[in-house]
Amino acid sequence: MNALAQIDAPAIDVTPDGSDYETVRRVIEMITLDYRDQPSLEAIAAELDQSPTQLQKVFTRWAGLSPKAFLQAVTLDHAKRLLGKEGLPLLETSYELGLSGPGRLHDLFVTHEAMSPGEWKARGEGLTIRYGFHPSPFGIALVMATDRGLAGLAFADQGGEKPCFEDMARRWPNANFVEDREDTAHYIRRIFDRSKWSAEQPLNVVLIGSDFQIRVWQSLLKIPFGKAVTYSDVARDIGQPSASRAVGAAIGRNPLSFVVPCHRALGKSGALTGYHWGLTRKRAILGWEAGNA
DNA sequence: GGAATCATGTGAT
DNA sequence: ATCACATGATTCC
Repeated sequence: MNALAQIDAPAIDVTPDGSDYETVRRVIEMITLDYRDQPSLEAIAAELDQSPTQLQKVFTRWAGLSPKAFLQAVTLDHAKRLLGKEGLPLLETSYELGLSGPGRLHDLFVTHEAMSPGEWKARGEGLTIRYGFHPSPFGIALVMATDRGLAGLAFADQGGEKPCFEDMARRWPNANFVEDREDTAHYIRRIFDRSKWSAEQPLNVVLIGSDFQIRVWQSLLKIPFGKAVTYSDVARDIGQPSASRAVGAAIGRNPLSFVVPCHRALGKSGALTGYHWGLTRKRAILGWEAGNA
């Protein structure tokens, strides 16, 4: 492999400015918004000022699934299937199954270290966090990293960079933030390219959060690609079966969207109950995983 | 079926 | 202390 191929080998074929996701986002939004009178592909295309065939092509290239198949992939029915089959025993078994080394995870090769309680209480004091915005398959991504590894990954829609940054920065109010797109670009290339999730070069991640939050996030990391669990599954997995609601709150504060797969947590009914970066994005990620499993 | 209600653990104020 | 939650089970219409 030559150096050039290494630089631009995106896992997902996206337009450089991320406008593909913007198109996809609006399609998903339109379909799910008024699913009662399921708009036809023609109607959606007309709304977006595109030809149906063009739209179909863009969408399929992005998701690996036709719009129709995609929609089926994010229905209740399908979600239940994700939960059902190996859903329940999954969390218990994957410990022995996938955890060959300390902190090495099943499907995503991530080494994670948690901050000590003292460091957590300092709210980022003395920590330098480098950040940068980059186009991603799911909109504009905000990457935050310390020299110990990736600390945050957030999504924003076009124009929403500022509130997005503030939302993230609030989590570690005492940290020192420096913009460094060059450094963070290195992360973004690997995060969305599955071929770079390997045992040889695991992604280094720092979990900054309370003890309870970290236990919840670690549990999330055990969910394989394209599978899903319920909030109560996670509660059981961390040994506090009645804390499903607290688990929901902790998942909601996950600073590492996508890397820590909080999108794979669903309500018991299979319904997508919430997502910090918008339900549409949760659908998009879930559907994309369905098309790339 | 769905609205209302309750038990519940955690973290922020 | 009190409050808001990305829950889930139960109990009413």
